[in-house]
Amino acid sequence: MLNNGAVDRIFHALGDSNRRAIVERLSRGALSVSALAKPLDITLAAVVQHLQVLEESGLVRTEKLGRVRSCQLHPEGLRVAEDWLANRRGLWERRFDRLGELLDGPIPSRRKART
Amino acid sequence: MLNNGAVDRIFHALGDSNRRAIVERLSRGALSVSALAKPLDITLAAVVQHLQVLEESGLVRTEKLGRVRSCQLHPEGLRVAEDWLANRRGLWERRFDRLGELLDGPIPSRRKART
DNA sequence: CCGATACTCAAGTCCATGCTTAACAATGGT
DNA sequence: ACCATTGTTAAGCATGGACTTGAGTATCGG
Repeated sequence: MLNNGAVDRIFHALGDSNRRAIVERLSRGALSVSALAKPLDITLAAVVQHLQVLEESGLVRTEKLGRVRSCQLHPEGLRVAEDWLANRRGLWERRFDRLGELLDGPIPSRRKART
Repeated sequence: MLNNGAVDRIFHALGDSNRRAIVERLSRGALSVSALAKPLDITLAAVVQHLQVLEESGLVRTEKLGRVRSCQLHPEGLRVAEDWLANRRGLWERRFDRLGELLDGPIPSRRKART
């Protein structure tokens, strides 16, 4: 819960399908709040709340011009998630360097005094 | 909620920090359920529940040998998430092909009779 | 100035879900 | 045979979070 913070917020944000739908639309280009709301069969207010989450996570940037709030994807946010995933997969591919840890306990051929 | 299904389950699974912690540990190599539980300050039962979610999402594969269940990362699951993110970013980078849609409504210089 | 548009904010509802406890099953070691 | 280890399952709780309603603010067009 009180994790890395950035990664936490981003994956939490992406964990909701409506928020992912918003990200999908925004990857096509900037949109206003009400434009985002139209295809979503939830209230404008709900969309605003999702946008708050997305903005706090760094996935989306918004700017208000007059009475319309323009929402843009902020791709560096996506980058954080991509990097996390790539790191996991990278470690997994190099996992043979660390063989012999099926259990986390001591391995018969190695003495390890710990606590 | 009843979305693409695969993508939905995967991002939902990754939305929880304990589950991400499990994925992180598993990227280092296979582990048993109780080995996974140890550093997590939640109950074994809770870990089992997380593993169910992870397995149903396709991120993790498990196999039971004797009384120990060995859990492995299933990297194709990660791939689905990576692909989704890469697609969003790809579209974003090519977004200038579709300029002129700040609002989804008509743009002053264009007549568009709609409903 | 008036009405319509485009949000904003605060409360409150309600369901999903993360977690615990507890009882149980199966396997392994001695 | 006995007990410890490892996991499974069900039940219930409790918090979070997605969503709505409703009332309010600010901006735009005429």
